[in-house]
Amino acid sequence: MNMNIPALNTKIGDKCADCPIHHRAVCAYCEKSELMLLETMKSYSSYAAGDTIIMAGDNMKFVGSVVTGVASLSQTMEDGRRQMVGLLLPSDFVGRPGREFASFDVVATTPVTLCKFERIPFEKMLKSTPQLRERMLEMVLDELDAAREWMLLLGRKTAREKIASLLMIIGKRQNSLSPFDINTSMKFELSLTREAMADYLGLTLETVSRQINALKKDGVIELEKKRHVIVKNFNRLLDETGDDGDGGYVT
Amino acid sequence: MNMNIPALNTKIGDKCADCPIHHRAVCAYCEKSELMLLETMKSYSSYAAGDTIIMAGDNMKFVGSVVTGVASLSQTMEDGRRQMVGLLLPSDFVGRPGREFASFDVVATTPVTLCKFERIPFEKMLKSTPQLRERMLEMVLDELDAAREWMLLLGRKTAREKIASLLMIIGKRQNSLSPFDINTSMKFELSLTREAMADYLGLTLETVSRQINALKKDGVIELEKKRHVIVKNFNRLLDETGDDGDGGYVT
DNA sequence: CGAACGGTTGATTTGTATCAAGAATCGTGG
DNA sequence: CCACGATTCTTGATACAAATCAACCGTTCG
Repeated sequence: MNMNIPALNTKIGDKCADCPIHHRAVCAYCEKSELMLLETMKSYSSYAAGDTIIMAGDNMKFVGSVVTGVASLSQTMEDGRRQMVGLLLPSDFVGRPGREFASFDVVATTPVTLCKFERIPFEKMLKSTPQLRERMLEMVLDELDAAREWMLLLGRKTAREKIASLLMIIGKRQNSLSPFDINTSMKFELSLTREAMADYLGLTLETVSRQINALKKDGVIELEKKRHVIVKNFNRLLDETGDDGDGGYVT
Repeated sequence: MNMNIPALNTKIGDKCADCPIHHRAVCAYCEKSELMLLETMKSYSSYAAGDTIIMAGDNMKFVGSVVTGVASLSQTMEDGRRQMVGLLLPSDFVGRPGREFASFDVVATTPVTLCKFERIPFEKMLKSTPQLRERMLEMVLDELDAAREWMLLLGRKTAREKIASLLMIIGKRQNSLSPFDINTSMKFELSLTREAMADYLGLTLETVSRQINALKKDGVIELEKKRHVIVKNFNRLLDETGDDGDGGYVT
């Protein structure tokens, strides 16, 4: 629908050292000299909500990190059925080194700032920089685990459990909760439309709407303005996910 | 159900150089001296069909490669719902370096031979051997792509499309077809029970049985002895998957 | 032989999709 | 600031694909 906006080069502060996601992104283990090398190949771009950042099949000229905002990774079938396969939050990596053409669409869900690295130089650096490769491997392994949790959700959970799980993941990550801060209450902004949630969960938007309202009616969650969620009883929501509590996604 | 069988140390030929999966496994890029180092930490184990190789929560004393046979990676919910999240074929890697406890169950679907590496020495070697880490990263990235294709299948495909996709994947991989050998016919052994297929596809075994027989009745596939599949018209099967043909899994 | 397992097939139920209409919210320009 | 059109969301009625429940068949194996 939307094309890339010319990409106003925002300055988050061009120094990697000042970067808000520095300690969690691919570059987390890099030393000063390596960060300086990264700075030579990097640039920032901003995208408006709804912009397509990368289209499946595109020749990838860059890879990068999400600095602010939320983007989604998704796949579309010829007849329009769509499945989200990744939710990209700040510090998440975008693109696949060693691959020339993109396999998935990347779309900005909210306004997004991306820290981009030219792909070829980045790949070279990846080869020669153990710190970078180590972090990369770690991140990919985490993503793989997350993808596998997601497969359980898609294949076996009910609509209600899917919604509860999604709220759980977004809530936990936005509040940076560890799996043991269980008795807290939490609030968070659900920066996805019902349709985006449906694409994520393998449901229709109507079912998403109904199940969210059912959880609300049952007192599991409270809503302000459709997108702002309040969870008074964390454990109550956890029960609804069908998980056994220890599980998965903390990050 | 089954426990590990004492693990008869089979000799596939203790030399890595003679190993049938040597060119595709984690060790693919290793040089002679590195292979020799690997040999110091490796051992072979065999498992009977149905054996649990690793249980979720186990303390991982080893990682390794599937040498022969088929194993599955799966997750089970408290109430027994199960979802397979990976199919491990010869040359696939088992275990996650950098993780002490297993997140998923690994079960032998057919008799399996595993080439095991002690985890701690292997992790050390991973840190110090770029060749090994590079291959590891490549393999994990491929798995991640496969997991994401699988998410589309689980979230959005119909039962019939799911079955067709599974047949496609197993057939392609067993026949080592590239995405362009499209007009060939192929035969292959389906080494999964209907139940295992159901767990893989997020279906019930009854639905799997019905859909396989429907594909047979419609002339898309032929069956010999329930598990041996013949695909005369590759494109016909491809159409049934809902994919656009270029897609995914070749390997 | 009988038990256990894997597979098929039928009848029925059910969760979610689909179709449809309308309400709430947002953004934009007059 | 209000009016508008466009999104986004909700809610209801209905349809349908797959799950569930159930019976039965064929093999294998102790």
